[in-house]
Amino acid sequence: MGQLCLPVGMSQQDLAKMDTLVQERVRVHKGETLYRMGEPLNAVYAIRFGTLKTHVTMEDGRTQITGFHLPGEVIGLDGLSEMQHASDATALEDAEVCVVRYDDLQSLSSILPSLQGQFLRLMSKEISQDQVMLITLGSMRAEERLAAFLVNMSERLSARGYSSTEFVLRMSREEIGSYLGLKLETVSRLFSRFAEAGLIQIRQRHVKLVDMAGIKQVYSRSC
Amino acid sequence: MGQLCLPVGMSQQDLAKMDTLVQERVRVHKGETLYRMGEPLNAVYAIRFGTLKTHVTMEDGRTQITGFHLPGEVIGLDGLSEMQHASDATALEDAEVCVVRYDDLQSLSSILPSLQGQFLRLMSKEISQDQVMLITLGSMRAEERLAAFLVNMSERLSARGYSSTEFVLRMSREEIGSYLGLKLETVSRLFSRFAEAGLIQIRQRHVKLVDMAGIKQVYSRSC
DNA sequence: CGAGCCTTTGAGTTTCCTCAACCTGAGTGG
DNA sequence: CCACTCAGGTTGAGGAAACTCAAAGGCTCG
Repeated sequence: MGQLCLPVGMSQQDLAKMDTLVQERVRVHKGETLYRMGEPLNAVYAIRFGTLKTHVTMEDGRTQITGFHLPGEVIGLDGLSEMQHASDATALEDAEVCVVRYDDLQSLSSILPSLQGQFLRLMSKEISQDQVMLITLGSMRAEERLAAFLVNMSERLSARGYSSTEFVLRMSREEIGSYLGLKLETVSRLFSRFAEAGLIQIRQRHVKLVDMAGIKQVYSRSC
Repeated sequence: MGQLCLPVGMSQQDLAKMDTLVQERVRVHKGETLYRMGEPLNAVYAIRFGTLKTHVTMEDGRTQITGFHLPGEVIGLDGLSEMQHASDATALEDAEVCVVRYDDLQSLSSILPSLQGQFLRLMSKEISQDQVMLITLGSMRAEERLAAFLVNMSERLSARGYSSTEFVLRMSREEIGSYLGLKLETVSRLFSRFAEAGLIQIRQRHVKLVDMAGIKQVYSRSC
């Protein structure tokens, strides 16, 4: 379970101690929220199974999806600085998470130095990933963004033991669009165009990456 | 100096111990880089004075600025997960940074628990800020992005004791554009338009925010 | 089996980009 | 001291990319 709930790189004993951290689990049904922006942060969450999205809503109602999160990933870290959640987390399908209480985290990390390091690394990784998204949103064109998205999903899924070439998107076109800074129609059109070009096969949310090299070319070639 | 180099919230003794961390300082002249992407990470850096930019260059040569960094901010945190820098850091003007060696950080944080917390909070804050940029790039229009940028700069500068309404931009139009996902001409046009609308005065890189409420309206009104 | 949501596709519009010319100010050498 | 140079900035015209609006088709779930 340690494997599922926090990344590897810890000793067996450490893992045992870790398990005291994550006794509590919570199920989140599709469409339900795990936490909401502004709520006091009591814990962070490691996903056991299922897919979640994190998103922020602006005053005027526009919303932006800040991430899609797969099993093994930890969410809620963005709220640690203010001790309140900085985004909403909603399940895209039925999911289960391990609850890592902040108090336990505090007390345990003094007797378990590697834990703090683990968290530093986790957070640093999230910063890097966010910065990759900044590049994507800031300097890529629509088709490059979508290609990058597909490759990213592929890599993350394969790292978790799923097929890297064939998978089910758990999110709608609109959610993909929000994540990529595009409108849902644009996403739909691009999927169609990719399929027409023989790069992918797509039927509803089921995707098959046919020509991975071709997909990567979409965003690695300069214009 | 503790004030300048790491955020407050620590006891006097802690600050004293802290100072052992930051004995070393480095000057970076305008245009020079403090670190480059891919270099092994030996330290993170707290800015004492000057402005730096962090940026990433893609294989095809396109570059994206991921942040502008003012005195008091800590940079290099994005490299902690892989222990190598995830971006370049370049001085926009002559600057000086405190060097916080990773080894010292490790050894000191075991005897100084509040330090780890400090860093967790720093990193969490960076995640939140990156996510604000994701919203900006993903769901705002050009003029909204620029207005948000001006307000952000204003707030950060005033938090550091500078004027909130009148300041000098240390970066070029092109750099602002890269940061905001716009072309330099678009940035220039928008500055002109803002000035024409009486929201700001701008002369080269010297900006004066005349109608702060009006500027905020630019990005808070739904269309 | 029907309702509602998601998706696809088309047509027209808007926004921002590209290309190009010109301007400005700071630094340089005659 | 002044003309020159060059990087950075402004402004205009035209075009491309993505958005908006609209309509129709397909899934899913009760």
